[in-house]
Amino acid sequence: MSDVFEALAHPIRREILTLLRKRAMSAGELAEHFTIAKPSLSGHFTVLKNADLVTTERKGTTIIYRLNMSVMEEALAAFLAIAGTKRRD
Amino acid sequence: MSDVFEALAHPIRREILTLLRKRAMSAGELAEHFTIAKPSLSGHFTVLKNADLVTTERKGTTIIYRLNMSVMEEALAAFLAIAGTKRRD
DNA sequence: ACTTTATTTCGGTTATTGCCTAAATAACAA
DNA sequence: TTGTTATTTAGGCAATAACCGAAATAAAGT
Repeated sequence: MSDVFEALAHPIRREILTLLRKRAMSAGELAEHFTIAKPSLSGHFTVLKNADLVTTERKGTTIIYRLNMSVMEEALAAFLAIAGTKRRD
Repeated sequence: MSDVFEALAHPIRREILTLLRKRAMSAGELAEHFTIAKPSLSGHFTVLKNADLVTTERKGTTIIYRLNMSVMEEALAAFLAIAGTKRRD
């Protein structure tokens, strides 16, 4: 779980996740939204992948990133365990 | 918000917050729950304070830490903005 | 086989984190 | 004012994070 919060701690990585919430995107498409160098962005992808927050699928020369909602849900549960807030949905 | 997620990224700090969810505690009381040296723990307190996740109150020689629920709520909102999950409570 | 396109890995730099022991500070009591 | 308890600050070290440009890899088209 530390990996997940660690991944969420960087604004670029949160933005990546927000973009992926709308639709799956290739690394290149994601890169268009940022000014940072591609190798740096690739590093952020690795952090998100290691936290299992995203999954990848190779499609020819491109690699598609998608949000892993189940891990987001787990993180939410962990967060609520700390916050003590109940949810009913 | 990065500060908050950064603070949540360390298991000791999450444990501190979980302890404080039950009741406010002094630095010494909190220290009893961990094997780590007190100065190290004090560093964790500083991280939590900078993230505004806890507040402090001096009571004689002791310092009382309490959870700042409003910031926890804000973090939860930020998290849900990424996860896209709705809540109704 | 060669070229192009997409993405990652490599090598290096700088800043930050997390841990420690020892020393400093704060408040109170004798 | 000396001592005691509670907590933090200071100083130092090893490990990790974040960034970059250059080079390497992977798949596909010509």
